[in-house]
Amino acid sequence: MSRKERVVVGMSGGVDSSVAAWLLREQGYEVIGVTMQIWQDEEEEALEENGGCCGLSAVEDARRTAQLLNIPHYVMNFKAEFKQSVMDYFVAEYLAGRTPNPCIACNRYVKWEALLKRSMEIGADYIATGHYAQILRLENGRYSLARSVTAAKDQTYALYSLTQEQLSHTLMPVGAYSKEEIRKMAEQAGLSVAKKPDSQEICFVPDQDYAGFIERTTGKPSPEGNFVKEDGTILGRHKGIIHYTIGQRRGLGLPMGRRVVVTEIRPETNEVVIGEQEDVWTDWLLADRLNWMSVPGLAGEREAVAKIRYNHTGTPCTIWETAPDQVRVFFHEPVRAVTPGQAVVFYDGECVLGGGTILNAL
RNA sequence: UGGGCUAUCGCCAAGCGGUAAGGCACAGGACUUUGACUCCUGCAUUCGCUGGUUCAAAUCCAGCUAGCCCAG
Repeated sequence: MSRKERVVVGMSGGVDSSVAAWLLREQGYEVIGVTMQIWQDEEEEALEENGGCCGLSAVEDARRTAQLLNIPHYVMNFKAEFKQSVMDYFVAEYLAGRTPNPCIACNRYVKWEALLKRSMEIGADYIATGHYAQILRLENGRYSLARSVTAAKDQTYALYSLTQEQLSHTLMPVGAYSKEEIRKMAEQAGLSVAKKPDSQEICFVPDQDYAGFIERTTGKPSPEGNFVKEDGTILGRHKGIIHYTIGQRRGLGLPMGRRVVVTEIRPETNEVVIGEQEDVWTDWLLADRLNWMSVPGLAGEREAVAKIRYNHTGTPCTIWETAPDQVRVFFHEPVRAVTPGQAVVFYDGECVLGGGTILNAL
């Protein structure tokens, strides 16, 4: 008789990962709960009140849940990895005039590189998370992610960078349910976190002042500069390029009489370009740092649906490989605010085809 | 120091005797495991100042102040 398969569940202390642990235990796995310590200290943690994916009384809630489920629970320190791969990357990207997605970096480097590696070291067969996505084994033998059964709560976008190796050792049990069902299960299982609010915002910036976080990290304020029109005409002063992103219209302080938006960020000259709403719609983009999921690679041209940000329903497009590790994308409908630094994720039906990092709009 | 014009919320701007539109900006909230976007709500008891006419004025009159334009 073969032993139970061992799975390490990344327990954030939230509803989703708690139910994931519960589901896996019900399914007969040997479950080990692990809470990753990534950015906060235990003491600071005690001061936090709200729920979150990556912190905020995480350890305590996770420990309580593990106790209730009667599974072992460990805290693993990933602060170094998180600082380097997520926080430092986040700061560097903003300083370079791009807009990072820290959740994607965290998933890739911390959750699936560091946590998976350490889990394997303690004899686990899989790691599991509370993500709303479903792992599939396709007919071509490859693994891919399919959107969660709840279209409204789909997290595949933030997981496009997972490799075949990582996917083959990953379980996402909550992807088969809707958020409502998950909460109901949490309640039925008697989990105290059943009603914990969904996480949001950037976990390591609890006060939501990400620009302030960057300035505290670098130790110096982001230099002010000019808001300019495409032709260079000066329109006013900005608070520092880290405060802006493509398509942004609020917080500009420019009483232009109409809604104007950021169309470009020029780190070389420390300028923020302002344009009209329509200027920010495009139908071409260039992306690199690709990861293919449902296919081994892009052979020539292909049709897909692409999401250019987490909250984007997706737009039909055509993709071409224009250079090694680089694709050009044509959208069949214009998309708003293609932003360098954000990810573009391609879908083939319900499956993640692959994705990459947006270089720029064309 | 002759003539003309204009002064309404931070910016722009309706109003033309009947008791202060709107846009932008801004603030708060909703949404959201990124930044944004989007949506909702709020935002001048007061109209450069001082008097006057009128039942009633931001709206008419006078003076003052400020800015602009033309002429010198």
